Amino acid sequence: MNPTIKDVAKRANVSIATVSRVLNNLGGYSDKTKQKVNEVIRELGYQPNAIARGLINKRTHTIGVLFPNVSSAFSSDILQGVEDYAHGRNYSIVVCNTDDDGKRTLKYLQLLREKQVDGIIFSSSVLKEEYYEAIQAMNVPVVLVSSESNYATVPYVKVDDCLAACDAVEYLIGKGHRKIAMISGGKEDVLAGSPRVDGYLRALQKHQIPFDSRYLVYGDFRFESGCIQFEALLQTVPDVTAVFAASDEMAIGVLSAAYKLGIRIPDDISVIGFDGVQLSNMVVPPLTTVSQPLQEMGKIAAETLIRSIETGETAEGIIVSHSIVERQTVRTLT
Amino acid sequence: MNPTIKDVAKRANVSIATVSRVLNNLGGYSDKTKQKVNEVIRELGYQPNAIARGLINKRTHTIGVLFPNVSSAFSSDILQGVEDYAHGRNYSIVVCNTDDDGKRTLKYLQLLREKQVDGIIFSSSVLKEEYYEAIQAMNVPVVLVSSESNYATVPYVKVDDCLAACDAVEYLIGKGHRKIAMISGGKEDVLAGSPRVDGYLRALQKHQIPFDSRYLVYGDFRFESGCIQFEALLQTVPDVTAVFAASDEMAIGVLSAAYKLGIRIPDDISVIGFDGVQLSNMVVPPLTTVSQPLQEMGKIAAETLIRSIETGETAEGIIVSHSIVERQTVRTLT
DNA sequence: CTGAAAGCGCTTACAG
DNA sequence: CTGAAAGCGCTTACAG
Repeated sequence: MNPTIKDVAKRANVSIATVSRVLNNLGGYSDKTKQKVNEVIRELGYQPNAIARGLINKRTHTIGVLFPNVSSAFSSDILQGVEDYAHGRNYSIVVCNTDDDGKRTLKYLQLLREKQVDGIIFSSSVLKEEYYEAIQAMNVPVVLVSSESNYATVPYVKVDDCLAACDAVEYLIGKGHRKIAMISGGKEDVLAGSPRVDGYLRALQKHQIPFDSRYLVYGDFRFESGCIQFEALLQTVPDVTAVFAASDEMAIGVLSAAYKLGIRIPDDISVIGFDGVQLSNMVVPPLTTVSQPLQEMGKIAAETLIRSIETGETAEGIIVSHSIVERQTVRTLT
Repeated sequence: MNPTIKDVAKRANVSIATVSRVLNNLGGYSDKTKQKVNEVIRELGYQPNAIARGLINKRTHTIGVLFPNVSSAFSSDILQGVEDYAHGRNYSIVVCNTDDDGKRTLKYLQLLREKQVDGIIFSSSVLKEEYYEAIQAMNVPVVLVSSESNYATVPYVKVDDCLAACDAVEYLIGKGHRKIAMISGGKEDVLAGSPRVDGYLRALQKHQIPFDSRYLVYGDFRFESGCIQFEALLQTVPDVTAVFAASDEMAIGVLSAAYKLGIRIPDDISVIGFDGVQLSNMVVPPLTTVSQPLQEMGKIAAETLIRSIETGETAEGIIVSHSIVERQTVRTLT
């Protein structure tokens, strides 16, 4: 077995209390003792047991992070930001893939509670009441990323989806487009669905472009739905000149479908995405998009959460700023 | 504070030993006692403390997973496979992003040791001797994914890189190509670098195509290097008709660079990638590639590791099979 | 400067 | 069928 603090104490001829003190730099021992103890620690290759420590301190230095889909480009980017910051602060991350499923989420929350995580980051999903209650029962802070909730006390890190969508559409309008379609995410999605539709509507209104419901279709943020909805759009409103997709993945679906159909982007139709995942820069043609600083958001979430854990203060919601990344899928209409 | 086993015991008028028994379904109590205890557990919303449990059982039901780059499409896919299987078996995953950096990796290994993880999955990186020693010292099983090592005892899950590369190149040859370039990964990379180059060489040799070193260039598996190396290739060997990239990301870089240069894929030049990440199906044109079953590999790794943890047996290495996914970036030369 | 002892929340022989 | 007690590997008053 691995050596314990007892082994170190015995070998160094001191008490375990003393070993613990030098381990934690608490002071209250002679230099000689310290030397001796450290020497033995090295000899034995001793490492403190964080589990035992956690039992006493009631701190595990572990954070649970829940994603609807860890392997999506979107989640990956956030995860990287979270992980990197947390690691710098000596916290570990346990990842949970909820599949956006209620039962699964609840099971994870229970698991995280049993494992005594110090806090929770909840990403890209609606914080249902039952989740909220479960987290309340755990008695640990939570922060939402790319999400928001009605429970006033839950801090979040997100962009202003309505404004960002409005900017995207105004960008298109600025380039001379009027026949602008939108491929939204889920119709019922109050997070990234309806707010972005509102932004679309607001932009049209601002520029006196009448809204025609045939130009608004619904996907589910994923690639395939982008392909499908774009084709549908082409049937119903063939005169469309630009498409605003509520996610990069769907925008990439549009690119893919267009390629298959022999439609040239941006020559025939312009496309703007939403998210700014790393991928958006790799596709052909490079995608113009409204970028969220995903990695940064992950970092801020981790930062906020850890502060909350360590000070006990509850944090505020934070709106981070989006930006339009101009690449090559939007053409100026003349 | 959250209720403990003591609170339950007191309220149910039994000893904590009894509560523990019903908690763990150990038998040795009357039905009436069981009812009562379960009732109190529900009333109090009691959840056992996995930390306390772990201290005794010396099992944390936690697995550490190390990736050089969590947010890459490649790692994401593996992670998803690992997470999903592990969750089904009631294990949690703590993710570590090593940046392929020695110090960082070692620090993580130490952290995982302190946190008493039950096992380790080490992905897509060379298991350096110092890592191996650190893991040995932890006294837990490890399995490598998309990696391999000289230490005979370390199980792995991977494809046969040499064979897969050979198949890719033979596929190109079968389509009539002779002027086949390869963009390899790192020159020094013994995992996914040299074995794939060997496969390339073997395929040429099998078909009596003389090897010309100008057709072999080196990237680093990432997107940008694909762009750069493709442009370089065009300078030195403009007569090239097909490119084999040792990763999908680099292949996508080729697509991107080709688009910029006005070169049509596959009309002017054919491209085949390696990995089969989800992304390869989203790009334009859809990428033909040698696919590794990444998610499946993650699953197998988790399965192997957990078996090893629970039985104490050391596992064997496993070669999984690759397959060529034909899409639209390779054209038949006539 | 140092150690004995209590305790964190559990599990597990042991005894009855 | 049930409970008292020891113990997992630590930390932290408390006493000296």
